[in-house]
Amino acid sequence: MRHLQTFRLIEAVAKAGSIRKAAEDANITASALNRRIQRFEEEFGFPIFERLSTGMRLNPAGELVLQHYRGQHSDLQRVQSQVADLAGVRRGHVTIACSQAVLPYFLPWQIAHYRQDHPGVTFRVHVRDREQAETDLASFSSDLALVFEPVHLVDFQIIHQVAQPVYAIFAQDHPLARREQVRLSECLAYDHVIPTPDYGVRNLIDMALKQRSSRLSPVLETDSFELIRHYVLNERAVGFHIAVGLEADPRLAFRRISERDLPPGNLILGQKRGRSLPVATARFAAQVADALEALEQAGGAPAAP
Amino acid sequence: MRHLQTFRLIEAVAKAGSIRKAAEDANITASALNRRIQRFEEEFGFPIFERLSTGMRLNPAGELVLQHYRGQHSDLQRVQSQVADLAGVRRGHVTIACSQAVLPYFLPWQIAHYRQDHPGVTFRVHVRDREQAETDLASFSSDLALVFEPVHLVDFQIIHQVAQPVYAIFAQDHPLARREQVRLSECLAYDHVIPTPDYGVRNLIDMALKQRSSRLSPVLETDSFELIRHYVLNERAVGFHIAVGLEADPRLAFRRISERDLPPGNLILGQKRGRSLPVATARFAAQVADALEALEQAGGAPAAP
DNA sequence: ATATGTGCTGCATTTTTTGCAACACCAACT
DNA sequence: AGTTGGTGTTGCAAAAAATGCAGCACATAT
Repeated sequence: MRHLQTFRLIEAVAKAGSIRKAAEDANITASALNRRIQRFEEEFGFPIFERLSTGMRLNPAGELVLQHYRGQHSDLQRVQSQVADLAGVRRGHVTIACSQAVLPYFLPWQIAHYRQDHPGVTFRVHVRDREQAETDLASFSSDLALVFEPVHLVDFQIIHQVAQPVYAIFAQDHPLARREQVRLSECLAYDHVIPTPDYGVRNLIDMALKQRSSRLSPVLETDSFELIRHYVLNERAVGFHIAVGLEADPRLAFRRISERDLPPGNLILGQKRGRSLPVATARFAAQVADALEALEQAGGAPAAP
Repeated sequence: MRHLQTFRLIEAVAKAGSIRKAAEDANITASALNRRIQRFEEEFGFPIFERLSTGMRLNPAGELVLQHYRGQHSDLQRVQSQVADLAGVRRGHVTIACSQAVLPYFLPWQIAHYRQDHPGVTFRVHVRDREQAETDLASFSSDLALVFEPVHLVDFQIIHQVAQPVYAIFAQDHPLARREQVRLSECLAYDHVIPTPDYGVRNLIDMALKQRSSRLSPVLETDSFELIRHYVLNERAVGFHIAVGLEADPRLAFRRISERDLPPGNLILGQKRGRSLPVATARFAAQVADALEALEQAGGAPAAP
């Protein structure tokens, strides 16, 4: 859509920090870009950049302008997809920011399933921690977020949420594997592997331990749940994971941690507050919400779909 | 803002019904306008007009596009006013769709009072019945609506509402003027003057009479409350009016109609749902809301501000 | 049939945008 | 102090885009 070109360029300048760099990226000359910005500022009535000797930086007015542009851009795409929909074309593009936990089984299955009915719809998935996911929504970088225990919740509108108990995971031959449910303190008595503090699971553990005597003494602290899952197969250690990312595996065992010790966290599907999503995105969100609902009915137990 | 020019032209064509007429209004040639539309449709990916042999008409896609444009336009103005605000300029423009009832005293006083503090802010007032007011909001023709008993309320977000009892009005020497409160049936026993069915007051009366034996037999039915107010001074007749538009007048008397007969209606200040208003508009709305609040405290009695 | 309206298009013209080169300025090195 | 490499900005000519004019093809109304 060409009438938003100027905004795109403004955004490029803001990101590049200088007209010349942005001009190079955009394959135009600095002078042309310069004049576009000047003309815009004149029309708009206020300067939107601070001129520093080292380059350009957006001033508060510019931030507002850019935010406006992002909203309009996304709204136009929504309109376009809506029109495509009523023209019977049924195409679109869905962008999701999500936690690692849903990567192995849940999300790929959801996407594949959706694409069975709507092969014209394409996807992009960004792995983000819960805080980044929210900024992604706010800046229109992602349309949907699927995260465990998000933080701020301003500008974050919950579409659906489901309680997710935390599981202890270990190799099948681990002593704890003979039990049906385990206590948190029992887990910590063994060598344990935990996520870094950015993550919801870790957060729940930290909260729980505040009122207890046990202390964390992890042998491994990581921001990769994949690493955690694989690590416990290699050493007699205990890891922590939420239900949704777990699946029957002959080598891996997982047991629910007693709710007395660790309350379930929430896996939340959300969008930017007040935004009306493109058709394809909204439908996909509805499907995921249904799937989460079904997960809840199943008692939050890990299972293949 | 020049990058919306094409949308403005599209809107003009939609309204005029033909390219040539719209072109004339816009002071360009039909060919230029024609090509702009073709180019837009190509970029957008779908035609937005139906070509009839008698001219052009928007198709559903076009309706969506136009609605997008209106939102975009108003949002840009909001941004502009917001920037002006943080630049300390404090200017803006407020558009209101309102019932006739608030025209004589309430609204002019509110506007004047607001402009005392913010002389840079200008206003436009559209007199609309309650249904038109809502379409005005939906099409961004008005920022605020101040109406008695609105109808649909979808896409209409209530900012503030206040109960408004209905009053019977007549000349000071009318027999009913000796009473403190009057019954609806008593009023109808005299010659009476009523608003047309589009209006909330009439609606309330109709509802009330559904379960009663009395019937309406108006000597005058009109869509002008001003006419009603003046008519009862000329003939011994009874009119109906809500509190907010009444003020002490040596010739005019008004008495509250018993609540048993006629429940109070609501005078509602509202905006388009989900829209974030420009600064000036939001502040003015807040002031009006306060005034309505004060009105409510005063017991809904008619009074000068 | 005629007359009048419609949208559309080829071509010349005008307007707008762009690229190039040079300038003025600033900060950090040499 | 001089040099170097970075910035934004501007005059002028070239390129690109939008516009106006005149005419076409078609449908409706008279």
